[in-house]
Amino acid sequence: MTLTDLLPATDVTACCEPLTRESISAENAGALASTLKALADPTRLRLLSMVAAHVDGEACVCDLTEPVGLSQPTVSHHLKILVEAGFLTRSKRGLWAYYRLVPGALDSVSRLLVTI
Amino acid sequence: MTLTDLLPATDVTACCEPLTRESISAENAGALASTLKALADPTRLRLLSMVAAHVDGEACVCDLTEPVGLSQPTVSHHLKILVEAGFLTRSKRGLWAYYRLVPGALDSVSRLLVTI
DNA sequence: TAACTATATTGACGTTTGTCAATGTAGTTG
DNA sequence: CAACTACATTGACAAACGTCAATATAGTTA
Repeated sequence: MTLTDLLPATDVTACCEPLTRESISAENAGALASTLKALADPTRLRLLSMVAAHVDGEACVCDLTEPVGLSQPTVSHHLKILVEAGFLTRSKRGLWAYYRLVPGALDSVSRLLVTI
Repeated sequence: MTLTDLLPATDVTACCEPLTRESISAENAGALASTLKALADPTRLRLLSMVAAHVDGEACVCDLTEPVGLSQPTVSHHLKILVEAGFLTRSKRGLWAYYRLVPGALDSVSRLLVTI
């Protein structure tokens, strides 16, 4: 009689243990991953921070291009990604395009993260 | 005398307004982006969730491969990324490698996010 | 209308990423 | 020791990404 025969229960549960709750669905994981992907870039995090730090919580592309140290098309590209992900709004006034944080957007991602 | 001459102040502040506070540093943005990059993948979010949902908050690779629907090397690859990012710990016991959530890791990322 | 300005779009290019098949490694079992 | 098991590593490949130069667009000014 081997040790395995003596301890069948513990051996069975040594791998493939049951769940204590439901884990995140594949669809929700995909959606959250897309949202996080928009944030997972140093330039985009800086852009978000710079927009938030501006007076009136608003900034145009010309405010951001120089401090971020990248070309204007690249900055516009990143801003577009942030708008599409729901973190920024864009409103054009005259020649300028003003970007503004979407209130609560970062908070809701933040809250989602801890429920994983 | 043009309108621009009459309203120099408002014209100047139409673009390139000053900051109300410091924005995130390039180094901190890079570090946070690296951390978020580890999370910004649907498979890795599911793996984190599955590990957390297991009894004792612990799971081995064999627990995760089948439900996630990817090859074993791919799952090991994702788990390694999560360990290196500080979200999981790995402890080998016998033939199995057990992964466990790092307490507070998701919370601190979550908190960092709202201070951007 | 013509010149100018701020921003967006396109196309290209090198880099990074996610995945798998094949193979390597450490530990177990007979 | 030899066969087996769970997991990790390597190498390859297609897809996605970040960046820029060039160009297009929309709005302003003279």
